[in-house]
Amino acid sequence: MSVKNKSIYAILGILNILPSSGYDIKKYCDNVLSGFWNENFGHIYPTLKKMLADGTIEIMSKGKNEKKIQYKITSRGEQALDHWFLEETKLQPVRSEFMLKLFFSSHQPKEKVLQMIEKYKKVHQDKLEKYRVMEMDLEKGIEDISSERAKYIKATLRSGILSHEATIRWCNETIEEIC
Amino acid sequence: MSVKNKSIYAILGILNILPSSGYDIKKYCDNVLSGFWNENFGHIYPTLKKMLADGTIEIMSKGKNEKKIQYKITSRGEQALDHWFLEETKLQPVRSEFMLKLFFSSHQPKEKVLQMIEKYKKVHQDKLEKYRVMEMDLEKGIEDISSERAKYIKATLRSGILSHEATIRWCNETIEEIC
DNA sequence: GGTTTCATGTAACATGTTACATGATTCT
DNA sequence: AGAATCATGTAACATGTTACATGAAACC
Repeated sequence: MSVKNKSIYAILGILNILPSSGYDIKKYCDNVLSGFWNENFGHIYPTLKKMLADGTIEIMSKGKNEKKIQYKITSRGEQALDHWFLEETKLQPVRSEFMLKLFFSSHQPKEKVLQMIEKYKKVHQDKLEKYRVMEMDLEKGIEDISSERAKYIKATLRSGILSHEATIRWCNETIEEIC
Repeated sequence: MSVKNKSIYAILGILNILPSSGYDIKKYCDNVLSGFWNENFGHIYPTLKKMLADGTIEIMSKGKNEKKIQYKITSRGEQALDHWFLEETKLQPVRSEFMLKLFFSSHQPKEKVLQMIEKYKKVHQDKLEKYRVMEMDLEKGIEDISSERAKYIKATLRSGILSHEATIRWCNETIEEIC
């Protein structure tokens, strides 16, 4: 099994909650994990095939009217998932094109730079807004989820909120500095 | 020219400050840009060749005792750089393996999760410490750099500081919540 | 009847990382 | 003399993204 393809763990984690199709997995990534994880079809489908071959997932027998292919986690997959939790988590190298631009922008007209920062701020304000909505939705729907799971979901949401708030503060501070 | 390879702009930005060799560029990335950008040799050298072919950089005539190949930016490279500043900056999709683990960790023993967060906190504290040192170094060495450049360098440092501080606050909050 | 969403997949392309190879120079 | 750093580069591998192809079903 590949050493670095972390997508398999995202998929195992999702299937560990609920058997799903490739399409469902993509939706889950887009709707729920989007703050810290992303996948695309061109990656999901080949990965599912690999995982089938590895025996970490298997195809569920379809009902009569079922058209989609649903996968579920195997006990081998559960083991792989458990093992992953104990592994060290390395931070992936950061790459912020925005910061790269800013770093090199001393020859650019000040207004352009300020515009760029304002835009960046707007993007983060919008994301923050979405996180806040998600946090409220979680509070509302909390009965449907075990309190243990809710705790961890909330923690990832809080992470997004604190990080976007910090970014917005940085934008304000930096706009001041540059003016 | 490739649409997405942003490394060329990192390289152009560096050469726009000072003609450098591939090795110098790598060092600059490691020492100065590391908070928001990274490059490796396996990427830099082929990219330099491509850029030579594109005409955005050129080889400087070597002095007698010079062994390293120094590149400098051409006027075409300057244009490419200027053009890049006006382009829209898209945020790159996030991928945090740490958050992915946390999200799925409701079946894991609480102590393991807490340990994982403590470790994460430690990593960010260490990085924060480094940023603070870099900030002080910048204050000290500020005469060597134009005040315009210093402003932008400082802004990127502040971004690292605020973001690590936010992460540490999140760790403390989350440790409380989980206990 | 037309648009959107569901659903699966491949091929081409682009990007990024690691390991290896080589040899000079500088430091201890 | 040996270790560390300087310096350039390639090959293999791994990963990730986009565009394309196809067709059914649900919605308006």
